Amino acid sequence: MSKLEEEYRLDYFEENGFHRMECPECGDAFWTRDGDRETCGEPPCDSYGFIDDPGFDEPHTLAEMREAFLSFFEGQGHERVDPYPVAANRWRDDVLLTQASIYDFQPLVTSGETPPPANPLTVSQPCIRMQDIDNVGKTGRHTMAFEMMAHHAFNAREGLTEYAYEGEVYWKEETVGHCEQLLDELGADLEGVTYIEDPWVGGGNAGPAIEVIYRGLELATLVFMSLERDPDGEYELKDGNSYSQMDTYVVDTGYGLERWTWLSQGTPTVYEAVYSEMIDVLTENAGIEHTEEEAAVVHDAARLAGNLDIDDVDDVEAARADIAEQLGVDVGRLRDLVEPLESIYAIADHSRTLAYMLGDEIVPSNVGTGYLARMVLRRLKRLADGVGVDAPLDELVDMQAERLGYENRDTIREVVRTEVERYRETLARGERRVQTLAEEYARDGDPIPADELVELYDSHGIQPDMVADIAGERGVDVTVPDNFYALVAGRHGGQQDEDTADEHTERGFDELPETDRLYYEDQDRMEFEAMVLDVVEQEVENGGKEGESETAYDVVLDQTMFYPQGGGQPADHGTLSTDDVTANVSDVQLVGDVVVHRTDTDPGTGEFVRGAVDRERRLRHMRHHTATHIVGHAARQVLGDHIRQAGAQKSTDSARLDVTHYESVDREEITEIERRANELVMTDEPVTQEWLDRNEAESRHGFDIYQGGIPEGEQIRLIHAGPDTQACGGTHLSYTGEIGTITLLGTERVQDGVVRLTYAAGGAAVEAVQRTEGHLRETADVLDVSPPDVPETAERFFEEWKARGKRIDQLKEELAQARAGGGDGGEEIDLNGASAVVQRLDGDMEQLRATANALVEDGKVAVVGSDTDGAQFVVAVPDGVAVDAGDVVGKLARRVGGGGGGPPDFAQGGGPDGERLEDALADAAEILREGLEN
RNA sequence: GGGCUCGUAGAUCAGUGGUAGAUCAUCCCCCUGGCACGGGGAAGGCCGCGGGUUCAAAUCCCGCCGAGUCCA
Repeated sequence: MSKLEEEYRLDYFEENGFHRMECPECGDAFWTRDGDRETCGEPPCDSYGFIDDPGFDEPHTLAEMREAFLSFFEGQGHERVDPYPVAANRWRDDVLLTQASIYDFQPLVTSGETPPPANPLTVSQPCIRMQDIDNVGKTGRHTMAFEMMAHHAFNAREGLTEYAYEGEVYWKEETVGHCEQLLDELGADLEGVTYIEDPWVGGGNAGPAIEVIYRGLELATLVFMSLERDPDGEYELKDGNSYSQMDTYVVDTGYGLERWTWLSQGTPTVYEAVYSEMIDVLTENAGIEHTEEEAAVVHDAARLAGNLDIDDVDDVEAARADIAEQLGVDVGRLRDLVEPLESIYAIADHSRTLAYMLGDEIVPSNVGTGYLARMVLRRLKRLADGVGVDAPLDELVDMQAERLGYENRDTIREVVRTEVERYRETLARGERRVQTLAEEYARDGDPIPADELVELYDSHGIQPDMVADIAGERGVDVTVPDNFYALVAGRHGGQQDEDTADEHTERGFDELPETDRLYYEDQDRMEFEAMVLDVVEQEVENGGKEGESETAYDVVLDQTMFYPQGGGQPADHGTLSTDDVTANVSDVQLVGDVVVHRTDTDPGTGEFVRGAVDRERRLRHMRHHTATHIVGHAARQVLGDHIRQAGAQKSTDSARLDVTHYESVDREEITEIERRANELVMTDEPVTQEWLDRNEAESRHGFDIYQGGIPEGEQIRLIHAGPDTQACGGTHLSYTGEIGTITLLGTERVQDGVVRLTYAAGGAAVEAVQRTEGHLRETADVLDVSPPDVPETAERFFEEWKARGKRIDQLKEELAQARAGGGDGGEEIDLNGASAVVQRLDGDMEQLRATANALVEDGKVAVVGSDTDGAQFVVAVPDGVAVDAGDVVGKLARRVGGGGGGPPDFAQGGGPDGERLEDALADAAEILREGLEN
């Protein structure tokens, strides 16, 4: 710790007469201009000092405060950059949502691989923290959606040139200086500001950090990211690990826009500062009215709560009684006054969260960010219903979307409406389910047990309190166990399996020079010459026979035309030839910067080879790849801007593109996508590639270029296919016309929120159409009609087939009646007054049943047997005759090597030995009499 | 990506190895001056698809397709 303490001894503090103090309450070390100050300034050591007494000169709205911040830092030499989407998984795969401004620059910029879009820069980054979802509305200061205003500077140690930025922009002194100056300009009393030493640790990195506190409110955190995990490191931090200095060091600040706005207005809660218009609308809609006295109670309660150390909902509940006592009101009355407002606050915040999510084109689904969006929406719906807000949710979300300046508001509303409807259906389904379950338990007078509750929630999404409501109406008890969610979690098994680390066999290609990739220079050429730099012999498992292996060779060249597998495009095949040997290339992979060709023959290290790529295969891949961009573009036009690639795969025969969409694609839309895609083929647009600086590409074309993933490096390759632009490493045609034609083969919903489009291009399209036509023609031949008549004929045949089935059933019934009545060959036996008929008739089970039933109707015991594909029996007994049909069938069936059974009045059975049927039937009379005696 | 649940008449659902059912909706008849209700009757099923086990599968097992839900 002592080493890190040094990190906070800034010249800035020294020069401006700061004192380093230790808070007697919490023990934290902090810096202040006020030599008489004792406590650190943060609750619970101090309390809010800005409610009803704003901390800045002027009240600011969110927009005003954001602008004040950004323009201040522009004035300090920072470049203003546009915020990134809240869907962080659009540029990184380790997180779902953006939770801090630094997320924008991880991991490539902070590690020094990629330059930042500007240096230094300032940004106000929308963030969503789902972990605060329970606190929203209740604690007075937590919001799930917020903007983190920030300024960042990316530094690298002097003289190091291997990073994408070089030297120091600024570090701790300037950072603290900027903060003070900003506070000063807004009218804060600098004597009242404290800077708490609070080292930061997270995600393998760490560094000294300072919390900036003013009037009890944490306004900013200034993080100086400069350490990385290192077992031999000299710094030991609060997580118990050791850390050492990094080559890059980054100023990572976070200023909470909502808190600054709140402080400037001095409202009792942050929500009233941030969502004031919406709160007005909602309270009116829900019909919440307060007398002056009630309003005063609410106001004072919020102010008092602000003085407490409230970190989550539990604290709020605990504090409620205290606050009620201080205000001299009944705790129940206070709760009745405050709880509806808490819901209103939460509704406003949930609406804004959804506006960010849907505005940034997250599509609700059962996976990933889509699932989070769905959760927020359902919670919003419950909150609104609970407090009596009857405004359509899409209007509430739209209010926020409008304020946040989103342009895709129509889609947002459509998505919300679709989701609300879907939720309504889920609830209706759940309600029915709980009702039947409740009635079941009501019969026995039992309460609904906990495992049923867990099942209802886990498999059907029904909240326990909803179960309690519905069951309560039927007088059925429900006790929700305290550890309910733990029980749910328990069902999901223990630890998730460690992902089996891709054993990338280090084949030692690292020391080889980067392969010159010719396929980018001329995507039409398929032949080239190259020198063999290295050949590694590999033993490869023979796919055909177990245990057998073959020798293969991994060939590295100085340059190549062969395209390695990547971006959903399979590897090229072809040959590498010397004067002596020809090696077949069956696979091509990119290992680091080196292209590795898998061959069946060793061409010889140091040899010159002529390479020839399988032209037809490559062309088919290229057609499908360019077609993929075209189809994606057409899908976006037809379905909406939220369409994003969720995966793609090309082959020689077809290609598929998974896109995000909130409902299934109907026939009409498919036809329209196909039409537009082919239009782009017919207009023969040029397809061009362009290498651009990453930041420039992003600023010119937006994040939508990253449809197929985020490429590494400073320069990225853009493919312009007509109106469509994407970052892409694949090989493409020169003109869209070369695709020839695109035919959509089908769509399927691959998961909730993701639709798969399958299509074929060029020759593959022609083949696909020919195949389908072949199916149609064959069908037409079978039906003996011409293709246009197939649908009508098929329908007619199907109807006729069903009608005939019914007619046959009817006839069988009649036949059974006739047989039973006519006594054609049936042997009649007397059973102490009752009579039995033993009859053989070779029909199916249905006929046996019908005949037996007919006999029973005449008051006779029926034993009927048949030999069609094995022996079968049916035994039926009328009421009042003491014969057990199951028993009789069992005995008969054993005689033909099988078994059987059933209820006492009707049983069936059979066995494989059909030739012994007659013997068995001959024994039937005896068996029946035996049964009667018992 | 993983777990769980569900696919049966137009709709909602029973049916856990032995003759496919209920309620609502539909159609016909009765009751009524007419309507609501009520009463009687009829029609409506590749029990999601494909394999397997069994004398016998809506039912058990496997695979696929579809819907839903929880978790990361």
